[in-house]
Amino acid sequence: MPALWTPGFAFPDWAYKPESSPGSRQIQLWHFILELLQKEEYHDVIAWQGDYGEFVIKDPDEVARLWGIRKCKPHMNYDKLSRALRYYYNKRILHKTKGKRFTYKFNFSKVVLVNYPLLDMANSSLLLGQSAFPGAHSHDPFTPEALQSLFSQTGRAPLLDRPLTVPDADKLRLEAAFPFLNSGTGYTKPPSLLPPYNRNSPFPDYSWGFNPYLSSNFPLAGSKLPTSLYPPQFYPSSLSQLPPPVSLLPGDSIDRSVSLLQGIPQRLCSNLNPHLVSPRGSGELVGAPAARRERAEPEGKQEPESDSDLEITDVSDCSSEAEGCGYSPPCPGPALVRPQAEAELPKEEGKTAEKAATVSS
DNA sequence: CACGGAAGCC
DNA sequence: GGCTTCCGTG
Repeated sequence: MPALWTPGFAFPDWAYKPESSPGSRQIQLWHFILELLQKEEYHDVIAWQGDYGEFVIKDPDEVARLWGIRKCKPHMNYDKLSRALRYYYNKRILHKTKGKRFTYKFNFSKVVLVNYPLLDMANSSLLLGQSAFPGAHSHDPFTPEALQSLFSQTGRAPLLDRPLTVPDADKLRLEAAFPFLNSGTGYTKPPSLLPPYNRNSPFPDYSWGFNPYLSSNFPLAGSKLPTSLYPPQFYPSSLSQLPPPVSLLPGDSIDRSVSLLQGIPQRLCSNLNPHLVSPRGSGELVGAPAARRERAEPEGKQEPESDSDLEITDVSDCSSEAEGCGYSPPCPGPALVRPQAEAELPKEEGKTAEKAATVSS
């Protein structure tokens, strides 16, 4: 929903479910899946394939690894991840494509309605065009262009100034929405959002410092949030040039947006892309070198029998209340606010710091 | 591999 | 509530 009234977000933040679990800012698995699906960089790992809304996990171990990194769960594996996916069956967010290995299918109408009720309202102006999504039907109303206009930086949310009544048929058409934004033959992805992915650096550079993972809590231009919470690098550069957010919505919608703004997380561990975290005290928020470094193993610190999880081997404090999950760099917590994170590391973080030091030297 | 119960965590 | 962990079953 914020995407509709924050023109600064080129990246549609449909990986969020703003109105649910107000206290829980943790990214959910299906958000994450959707996110991977959106990135061409991960096409060898997970991709849309086959039927409408269907996707295949091409590399279950890798998906599990990425998920584990995101959740600071170093022992995540496909068995556990798939259990979580199975819980989505009853929630009707996902279902299994029987007979096809590692293949699941989104129930997009559920996903859309849960996340973007306003899309329902908006969609009446998006009734032309052809699907670019493989497997979609040709009468699908959502062109990549139309959808992009929904989330575009230049679009002035033209969709919201109209009265809103939504025929069910239109709602159903929304099922087409997400795939367009993700992939598909005709879709040209938004510029400069997603740098190349490689497995040695699972968290790509967000050159402008914007972390899409955080977008639901992303402060708006002109908002009254303390700037100390979000250093300038945190904002898309274009944002500063944009007009302040408009009050597009009547009544409760505004209330909702306000409440969203009040939900700025204190601990960002699970929400924050670790890549954004300053490599311990450097003061810079985003470090491409740090990211590259993450899996570039120096000498001697490799876990004896572990071949693939340098950064997630020694995370004894992963579940502790101390900020950080043991990754290198560790998850930030309050450290994000204060650049001198290194000085803030608790003693218990010794191991982590040690490792990080090793890795970074 | 896929499923789902059960318990536990946060 | 949303997983994570573990596990027995098919």
